[in-house]
Parts: sequence; structure tokens; C-alpha cells
Amino acid sequence: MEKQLRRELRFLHSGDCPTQDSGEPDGALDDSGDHVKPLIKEMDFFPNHNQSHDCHQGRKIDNNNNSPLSSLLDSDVNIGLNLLSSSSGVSRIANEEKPKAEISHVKIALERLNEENRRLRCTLGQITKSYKELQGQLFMAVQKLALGNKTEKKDAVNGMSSPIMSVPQFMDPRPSAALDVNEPSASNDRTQDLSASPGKNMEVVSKEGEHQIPGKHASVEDGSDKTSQSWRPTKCLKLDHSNKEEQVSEVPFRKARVSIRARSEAPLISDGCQWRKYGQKLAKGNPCPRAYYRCTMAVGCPVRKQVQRCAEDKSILITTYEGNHNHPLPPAATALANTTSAAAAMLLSGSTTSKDGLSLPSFGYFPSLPYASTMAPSAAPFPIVTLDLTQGPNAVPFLWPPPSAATFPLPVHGYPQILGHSMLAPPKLSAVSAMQLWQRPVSMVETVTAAIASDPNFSRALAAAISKIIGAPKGNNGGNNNSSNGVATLPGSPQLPQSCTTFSAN
DNA sequence: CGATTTTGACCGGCGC
DNA sequence: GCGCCGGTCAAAATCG
Repeated sequence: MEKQLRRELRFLHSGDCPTQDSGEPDGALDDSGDHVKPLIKEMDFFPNHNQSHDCHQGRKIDNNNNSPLSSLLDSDVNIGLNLLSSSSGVSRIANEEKPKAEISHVKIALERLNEENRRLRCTLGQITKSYKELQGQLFMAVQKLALGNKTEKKDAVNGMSSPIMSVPQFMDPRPSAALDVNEPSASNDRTQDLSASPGKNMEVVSKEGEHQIPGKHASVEDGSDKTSQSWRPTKCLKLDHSNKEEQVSEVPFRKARVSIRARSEAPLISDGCQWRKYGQKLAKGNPCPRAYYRCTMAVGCPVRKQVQRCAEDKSILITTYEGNHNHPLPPAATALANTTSAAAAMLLSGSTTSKDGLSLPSFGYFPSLPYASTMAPSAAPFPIVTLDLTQGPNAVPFLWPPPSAATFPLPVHGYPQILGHSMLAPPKLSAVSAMQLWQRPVSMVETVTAAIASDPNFSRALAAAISKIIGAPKGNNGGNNNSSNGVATLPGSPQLPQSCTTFSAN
């Protein structure tokens, strides 16, 4: 029993508190200085249960296992159970052979370990709290900027025909009104979450409803989610519009678009999905034609995208996504879906918004570009969020564009290989994700946390912070390819365990 | 031969 | 009411 106990104690120290015995060889148990070690020494004084066993067997086990955490865990779990069960059943023998002092020492040691665990937990909680506070501050700052953008933009675009949507228009706290663009991995949860507030958003008057894919509104209702995800031809759309009931219910759900600006020589960025071109138009104000694609990965997938080159800088490819995939996405596409979903949800949730899809170029990193109107037709006031991938990789994180810019640096690490060519994706946590995490209801947390967790800088920073507290990080990249739930993973970047990404949902 | 692209026509919303 | 414009359709053309 003592040996087993020693193993447990050792495991707790080596596994849970790496700082205290990290670097120490097998003799750590015998070394003094740790508050538990005296106990272990004391335990060595009573090797009377199994004489055949070496008093260092605990270490032997560790060595033999070579620290595979799983096997250690298994053995230790059993040990713990034995310890507990033996306390009642074998206590008679123990009472005979061991002085009570030893038992009390063991108990003390256990208490100390428990206390240490509590401390670690508390520290982790404080980190979490601090992180959330920072998120809040960031959001407030971003919100401030957004408000500033709106006012300045109003002044700046005085002569433009298309009015800029005011922030309050998008500051709709109702969860049901915000989620039109989603991604498959999160859509289920979202639908469940949103189903709790049906019809609350009826008063939202937006022209987008008329442009929406039929049944879009149903995405908030569990049973009709299928309908919402399935794309139907325009003819059906017309029929649907003749149906007053549906028309009314469609109105509230705004359709956000996510525009991605990226430098690419290719005519089309490969985002992991299969697209079929169904039209091409020469849009006004831009000599480059705009191509219309729809997703063909699944029958009835409502997702569409527009691809157009920037009029001023032909090397910039502007891809605008619209709608939600109703099918599983390949890993390459999942990252993009996560990011665009988060961005769209952020947009719809009332953060920095712009109906003008290219407003950033006009006001931000690409000043004085005259083609803003090409993507912001007055007849289609879709809220559009622009994710700018054209910035250099050395861009300072959270260096926001001047007031009235409505574009967000896209946190799409790994995009270079996804999108190919010279797409520069600064690996940084975008305000999209941050604000999203801050503001969105739980239903979007998955998407947002995925976007955040997939950010290498964030992961690295958090891992470093945790490591600093609980000790040197062990090899952590063992099979963390966690893309099953839509969480984009970056090879080589420490991924947060699921538990770490979910605590932010509180 | 099926899938995809091209391209002209059509539709609906919006501004004047 | 008319014209403009974005978005979509669908037949023809093209591709693999």
C-alpha cells in the first residue's frame, strides 16, 4: 500500500506540479526539500508489506512506464481506489503493522497535495478571470473604435448613395437575430440555443430578408434546420416569397457576408470547398468582372461566394462568402468557415460593422480607393465584414486601422497553405474572435473559441502562462489534431484542450 | 457523357 | 413609371 501510495504521490508531483520536481531524476522522492519527501522517507522505514519488493519500486514503475501519462493514470486511479477501499477493509492489518503516525503522515501529505491542487486550480481560475477581463477591455476599446468609425464614416461618405448602417442597428442583443452565418460544427448547438427565442426578432426590418436564401430563418428552429441549410433555386424562392408567412419570418434574419481580401495571383482561392460558377457580372465601378460561385460539396448547400479582383490593386482578390454550409467540411475549409462564421456573427452581433464591404480599403489600410460602391450596392444593404489578409506578417497585433475602418486582421494561421500564393495571414488573434467571444451567446462560443484556440499566438501565450505557473510544459504536441469539432489546428502550435476552450462559455 | 463554365436574358429592388 | 444595378437562371459551349 505504501508503494502504491508513493506512486500516487509521485505522480501527483511529477504530473501535476512539474515545477517542483521537474528536472529531478528518479531520486526526487528521496531528496529533501519538498514537503512531501519527508513522508516518503518515512515510508521507506516501513517496507514490511512486501519484502521482495524494492523500496524504489515506485520509481521503477515510473521508469518502466517512461512517463506515459495514460498508464500512470490508470495505475494511479487503481491505487487511489485501493487506498480508499483498503482504509476500511485492510485497516485492521494496517493498524496492526503500522503506527498510526504514518497514516496520519500520509493523510497530511494527501491534504497538502490537495491544497496544492486547489492552489493551482485557483491560479488557473485567476488566469482565466484575467483573460476574460482583458477580453472585456478589448471589446470595449473595439466598441469605442466602432462607434467612432460610424460617426466619422458618416461624415466621410456624405456623398455616397448607400447609407452606412448605424451601430445600433446591429447592436441587437437577441441571440436569434444574430446567427445567420454559421459553420456546421457549431450550427447544431446554435440552433438549439436559438430555438429558445423564437420570433423575438420579428420587428427587425431589413431588406436582407428579401435576399435571403429561402428558409434561412428556419435555421433557428431545430426541426427546420434542414430547410434552412438547403439551397433552393430562385424559382422556389419566388414561390416562398409569395407565401406571406414565410416572408414575414424571413425578414428578421439578416444575412451577413464575410469578405476576405487576400493577395493572390490565382483567379480563385482554394478554400477547401468545391465551387461551381453560376454567373459572372461586370459590376459597376470595377473593370474586373465579378464571378458568382455556389458550393457544390453537398446538394443544396446554400453557401455562395463572389470573387472579384480589386480595381485598384489587381493582385488583391476579394472573396465574399455568404451563407452556411450544410455539410461537413474538410479540415482546410473548416478553418476558413470558423473564421468567417465568427466574423459574420460578430458583425451581426453588433460589433464593428460595415455595410460597405470595401469600406476598409476606402478608410483604412488602403486609403482612397474609389471602388467601394461596387461591393456595396444601395440595393443590397448586406452587412459585410471584411477580413483583410493583405497586411504584412509583421503587422502589430491589434493595431487597428484608422477610425472608420471596418476590417479585421484575419486570424487564419495556416491559410497560406490553404489559400496558397502570397496570402499573408498575420497569425494574430483578431478582434473578430475576441469580440465574438466576448459578446456572442453561448451558441457561438464553439466557433469563436475554435478561432481563438486555433490562433498560434494565443495558444502559445496561454500555454506559456500556464507553464509558468504549473511548471515546464511537457511534450504537448502529441496527437492534438483536434479538428473533429471544427476546431482548426495548427501543426506545431499548442492547442488548448477542449476544456480550456469551453470555460470561456461561462 | 457528365460536369463545369460561359454568357445573354431575366427578375426584383431601389433611386430618381 | 422608368432606368439602373446586382443577382440569378439556363441554354450553349467547353472540358476532362
